[in-house]
Amino acid sequence: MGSGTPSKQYDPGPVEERWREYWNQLDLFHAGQDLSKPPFCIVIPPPNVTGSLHIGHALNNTLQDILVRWKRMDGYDALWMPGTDHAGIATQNVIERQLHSEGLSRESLGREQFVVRIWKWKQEVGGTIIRQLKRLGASCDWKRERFTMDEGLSRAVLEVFVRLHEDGLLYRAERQVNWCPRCETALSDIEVVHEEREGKLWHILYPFADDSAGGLIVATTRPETMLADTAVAVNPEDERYVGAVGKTVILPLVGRRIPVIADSYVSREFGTGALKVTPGHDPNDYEIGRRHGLPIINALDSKGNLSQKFLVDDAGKPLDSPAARYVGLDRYEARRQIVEDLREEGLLVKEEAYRHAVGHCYRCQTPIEPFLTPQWFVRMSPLAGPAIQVVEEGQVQIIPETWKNTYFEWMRNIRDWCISRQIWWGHRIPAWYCLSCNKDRLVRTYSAATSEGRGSEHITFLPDAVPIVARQAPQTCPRCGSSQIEQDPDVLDTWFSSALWPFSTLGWPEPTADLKRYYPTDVLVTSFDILFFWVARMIMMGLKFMGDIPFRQVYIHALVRDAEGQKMSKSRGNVIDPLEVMERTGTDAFRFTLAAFAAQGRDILLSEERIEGYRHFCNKLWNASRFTLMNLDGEAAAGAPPSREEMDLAERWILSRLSAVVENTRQSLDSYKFNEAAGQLYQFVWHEFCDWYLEMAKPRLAQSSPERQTSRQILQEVLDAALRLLHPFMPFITEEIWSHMPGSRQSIATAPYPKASEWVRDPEAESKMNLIMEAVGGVRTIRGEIGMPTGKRVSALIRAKDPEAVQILEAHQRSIALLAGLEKLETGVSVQRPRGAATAVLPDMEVYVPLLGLIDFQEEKQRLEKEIRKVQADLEFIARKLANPNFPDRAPADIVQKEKEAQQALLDKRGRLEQALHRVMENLED
RNA sequence: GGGCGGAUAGCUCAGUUGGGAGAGCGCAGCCCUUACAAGGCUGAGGUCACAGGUUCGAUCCCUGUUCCGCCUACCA
Repeated sequence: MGSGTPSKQYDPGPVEERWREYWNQLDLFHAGQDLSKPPFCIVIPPPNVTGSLHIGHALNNTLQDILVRWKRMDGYDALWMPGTDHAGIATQNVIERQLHSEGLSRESLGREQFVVRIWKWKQEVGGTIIRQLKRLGASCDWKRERFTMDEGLSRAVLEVFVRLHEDGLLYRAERQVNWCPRCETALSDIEVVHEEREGKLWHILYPFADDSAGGLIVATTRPETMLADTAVAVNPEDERYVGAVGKTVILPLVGRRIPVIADSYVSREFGTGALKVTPGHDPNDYEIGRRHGLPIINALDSKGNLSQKFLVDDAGKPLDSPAARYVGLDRYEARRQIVEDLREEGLLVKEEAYRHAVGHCYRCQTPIEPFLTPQWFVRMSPLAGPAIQVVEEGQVQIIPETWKNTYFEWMRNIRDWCISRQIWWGHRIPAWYCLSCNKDRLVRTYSAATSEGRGSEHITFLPDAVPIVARQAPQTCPRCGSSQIEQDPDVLDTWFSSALWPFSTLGWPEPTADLKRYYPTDVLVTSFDILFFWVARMIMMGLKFMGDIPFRQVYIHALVRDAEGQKMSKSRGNVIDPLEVMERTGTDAFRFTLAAFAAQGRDILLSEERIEGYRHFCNKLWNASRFTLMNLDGEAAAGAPPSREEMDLAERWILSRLSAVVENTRQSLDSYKFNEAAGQLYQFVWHEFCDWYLEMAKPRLAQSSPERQTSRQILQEVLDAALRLLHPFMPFITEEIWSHMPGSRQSIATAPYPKASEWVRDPEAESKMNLIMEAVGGVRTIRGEIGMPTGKRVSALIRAKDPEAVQILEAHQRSIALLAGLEKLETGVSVQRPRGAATAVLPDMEVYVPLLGLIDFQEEKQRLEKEIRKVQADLEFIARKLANPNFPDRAPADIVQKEKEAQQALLDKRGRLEQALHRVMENLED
């Protein structure tokens, strides 16, 4: 910029490229280089290694970057710990899709090769999101980048698992868990997304087994599960069914005899009041089954297809049934077939539309199946207690506070966490089984050799198998000495490792210097949708294993939606691709937009047009800087800082405003009000610095001006401060401009963040300046309203309220004339309005612009009348208020005083407007 | 079913010790003014969702209603 002709338009592309490179080379964001500084630490919410940057990441990381850059400039040893997580199910799905397209499967590859393949893929593609974060300008400490499957983090996972087990907080048990038949794994409760769906409620007749006529009619939304029914239940208080309890019914299609039982769980109001009981496929039915000792039939296999296990009689003996034809069908195909068959047999009594919530896999949207399998669980309530307490007591502060309720609600009703996953990508559970000790507690299955791979043996350990949990694989069984030992095939929930992130990334379980220095971290920035998944679990694990909270504050930001308020999703096709936006409008404009919209407690509705406005802001800043640099002409404005006496009004004013905006910005950032901070800076740069200060500085900057040097100093000082204030929001453009500022050093990223005390608040300058702005505004309004060409010079007269105002106006005649486009200005307390002039009535003055022959006085008359009406309305309102005897009695004195003054001012204004109107009438009469 | 949030200019949104509401975009008018037309100046545009209550005074606090989001939940 310093050499050649700088472009009038800011071109972000090459600039961003260059600075990214530069920051990287300088290691500017590497923490721990100066231990004398106080530490400040944020850990990134690790994005999925499979992921690519979406708008939510962009917001989340922009806000973190603002905080980190701010703190770094403000003298902290700022560590922003980056990394990714291995996203077990999601990543496995990606690779499986790849294999599928190659005509392969993970089974044909085998576990070991499959995992090798994922690692290879991770090395090649897994860096995408990290590159994109760098593109966004994220000032992470990239040298410290971690991955949840790293050796170190894996050690942390192992250690935590073993210790939890030692402390009795882990157990393995057979429970009905949420099962995704597509991913073929268990999920935790919060990984199930409930969605309302249009379904059907089918009423089915189960005939009595004895010869008596009729039977019971049950209602169900899932007729295919009837194959696994082991009872029909009614409410014990239900008079309709008193005779039925104890009887037996014949399960249609299957032919199994099942009992009618009484259980108070059954609602008399719902459906027919009779409930088919399927302990194998419904959590409530499972409980009923336990209460009544009912057999449990698992009619589905892990893929959601019908197995043959339902072909049993009431004694559990194989049953020869026509229902055998359903074996092998997919659960929905089976449903369709069964409904059809029931209808044919005349057992389908009714079919009605019914809307109900269905659980879906959050990874693949497949409807969840309640599925009875042995799984590992973490006992949560002992961990939840302390985690609730630290939030209650404010050791961990949740911002905005409203999310505390959500947190408490979940934590107080927390259920045990199913952490085992039946997939291959992830941390293998450190539990082993002795094949000899458990020989009666395992099931061996064999898959046949196929064209695509060898056959293999699969061993499933039954719920009562005895595990050996250890940090290292045992060579022999500690009980029987056998070396026939097999590791648990399951891996851990990805969130299990994420829960350790704030300390595992810092080196735990080793007592590292980083851990000592940066833990607890200062703030976690995230969105509410992972409050349970991640935030709550980090607090629990931090307290358990570090004995301390993982972070002092949690800032929960909004969710980004599209302009219609819809959640952005690929299927809706309404995603805004942040990379595309950055490409087109520049990263800084995009970041500034996100910050400006990040008001607390509300979602962000983003559309691309809104980013445009902030692109313009970048350009404005660019051009103001161009102007400044042109005037500095490559040399630092030398000399001692100008004294107050050397400065003119505009200079004192802009420094006073700067001091105010610094203070406000800091306050806003301190309380995570990013939108306020962005708004204040925008207002300051555009509407104070550019609109007023720069315009008033122009004459003083002229080559011939004796004040030129002072002006240059102030100009440089203010722009420099503004750039530093803006840097956390707009790192690239500020770095670019700053680098061209005379005397700038290494990088603006390490320049000090401005402090309000560096400049003085100058109320006198501010109030005098307001007078100037009032005068200029008055002339401009008249010009604007009568549509006078901007270039046309006119003269103006100002009658000021008091001599002091006259003095100020006269002292700044030159500025006023320049800004208002005047060739002549006359000021005084008793200036008379010339004939044929338009009038602006202002609080401290009246402005007259003689326009004889230029103005339609009829219009001027209407304008004045309109304003009188406005003033009149205000006066009536205020008069009513003052007329209320209670008002002066009960309202605070200063408020009453203020109202009285306002009334006086309005009366005064009305009088002056009426006079102006009166004179216009005279013109009309001429 | 339970809980949380929202309703303010044409659009998107700000607005805390309660004292007659602001911004950006859009719109209209005038201007290529030597940093910037991605610009400058000016203007129009509001029953602060509705109904009550508290108060001298309510966009703001309380209650209810309507509409819209979201979270959560084992009546099939």
